[in-house]
Amino acid sequence: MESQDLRKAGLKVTLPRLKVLEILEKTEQRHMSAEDVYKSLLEMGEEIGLATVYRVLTQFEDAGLVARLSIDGGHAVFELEDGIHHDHLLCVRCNRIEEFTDDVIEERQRAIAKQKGFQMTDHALYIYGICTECQ
Amino acid sequence: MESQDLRKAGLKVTLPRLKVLEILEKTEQRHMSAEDVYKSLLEMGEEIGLATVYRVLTQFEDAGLVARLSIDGGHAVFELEDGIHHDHLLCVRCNRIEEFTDDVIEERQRAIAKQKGFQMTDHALYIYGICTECQ
DNA sequence: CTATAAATGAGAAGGGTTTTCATTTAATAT
DNA sequence: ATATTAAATGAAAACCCTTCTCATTTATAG
Repeated sequence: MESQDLRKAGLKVTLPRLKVLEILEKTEQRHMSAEDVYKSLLEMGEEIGLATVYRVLTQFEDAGLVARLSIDGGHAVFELEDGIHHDHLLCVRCNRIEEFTDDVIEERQRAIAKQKGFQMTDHALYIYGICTECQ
Repeated sequence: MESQDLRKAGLKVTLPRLKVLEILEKTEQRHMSAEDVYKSLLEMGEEIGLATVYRVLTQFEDAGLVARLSIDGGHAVFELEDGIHHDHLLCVRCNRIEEFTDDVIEERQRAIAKQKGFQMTDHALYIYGICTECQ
């Protein structure tokens, strides 16, 4: 019951928000741009404006329900937040996105931030390459 | 003599290109946006169009003379390519950018790409935080 | 059930970047 | 040196993704 999540975040339970959540949960892409979400909504017959999709996704991000990936200066993609930090591998040919976690890298990052006197707030690691299918 | 570098890259030696190179070499910022470069040109009395600055920076990137950092969905910044791979720490308050290299992380990245069957072409690691000055 | 603050849709506006196209310039051949 | 030609430039328009504006609608608290 995700209405609870919305209320907890101080957000009214509205149809656009429920539908966006539903799409993020049902998609097998896992990583969707605002445009992707918007099109999926249209496909399921929901006439929700693109501006609303952007607003809702940003609110979800603030609420910790989704994570935003800012890929290489291009458009952002969103993924449902599962609480487990992970980084990304991106196929430069087909745009497939794969996830991974690596404790060694996480640890090194903390050490580097500390050494440089930075209070780390976040980090992002993208490995670009050509995936198995595309080679 | 950087005219050689331009010719080697198949680029004509023109005043805009020489001036942009000069600015990137002289700046103590090291990381400059296209707008930064454009403004520096104006300050030194060179009336070079912003579109040209973008074009030149992109050509320099293709030629391997500069590297482009795509920071968090915002604007791009450019740095003179020194051949030594490094990653970046970014202060979320003052936008200061610091560099670091870490062989352990480099090695782990290669291992992960291999394990996932990716032919790695590039990678980007950004650590966001609050720098010493801003804490 | 009413009041009210929040959410929505549509379109305009925004920021950074790229494109278009006419003009200028560097490099090449004469 | 000069003419030729392909490349580079400037200015403005176009672009893409995203955010804002504002009038209208809707969820929630009283």
